[in-house]
Amino acid sequence: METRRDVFQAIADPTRRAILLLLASQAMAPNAIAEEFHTSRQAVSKHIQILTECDLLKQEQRGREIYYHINGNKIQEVDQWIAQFKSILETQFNQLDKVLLSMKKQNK
Amino acid sequence: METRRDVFQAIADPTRRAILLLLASQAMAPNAIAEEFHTSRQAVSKHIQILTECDLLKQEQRGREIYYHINGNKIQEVDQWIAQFKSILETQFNQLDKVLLSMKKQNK
DNA sequence: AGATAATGCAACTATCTGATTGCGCAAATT
DNA sequence: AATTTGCGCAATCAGATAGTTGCATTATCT
Repeated sequence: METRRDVFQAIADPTRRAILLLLASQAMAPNAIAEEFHTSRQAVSKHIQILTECDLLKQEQRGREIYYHINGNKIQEVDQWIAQFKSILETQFNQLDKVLLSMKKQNK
Repeated sequence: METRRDVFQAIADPTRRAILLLLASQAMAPNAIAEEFHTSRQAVSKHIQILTECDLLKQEQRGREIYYHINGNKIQEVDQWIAQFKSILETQFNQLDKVLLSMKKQNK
């Protein structure tokens, strides 16, 4: 379990994505989170641990409860990858436009 | 290997993300793709298979070569999840704004 | 037609992953 | 002070995953 954690690997699991969406609207403690799912508390706890390890979640201790909330900045890593990807694709489309345009000209 | 494939799981692997970025700028055949990485042809071929299984890649046979290119639509699945996520977060911030605003009013 | 090149596919293996079980510790409740 | 509650941590296990090796298939080249 001491594997290097990565945001992309973290969101690969559907339960973890659900946890992230759940915590997006409010900070929650592990027990409360676990009640939202059909898995055990320990299973959810492990997911939380993984999400925390890669900085997607932050802890906040309140008495004996630990509230977890989203670290929005970290999600940007995924967002940026997608953006980079889309940027390259769009460049492609633009070049395609140029090709189509030059073909039109040739036909004249 | 007959597990259900999922876009999020597909992009969890760094090599697969690299393949996607590589193919974003141009369609390529497996051998050419493999030359860009330090892994074997078969390993890359497996990644391509996984990416194809979940519709991130499309095949195009040209003679004995098979060119793979990106299916842009599928990337949107990830993009949409991120968008949904950000939307919820922004709603939170807006609500926070409201709270701060009402606190200001109370102080008057 | 025979050799070579480009791939896919199947078997096998080491490692990783998600889930369960059991334990221990600190905070809150009685 | 004793009990309960909320939680993390370690061990364990079945299933998944990435990579290697070897072989079969089809297209191109000589």
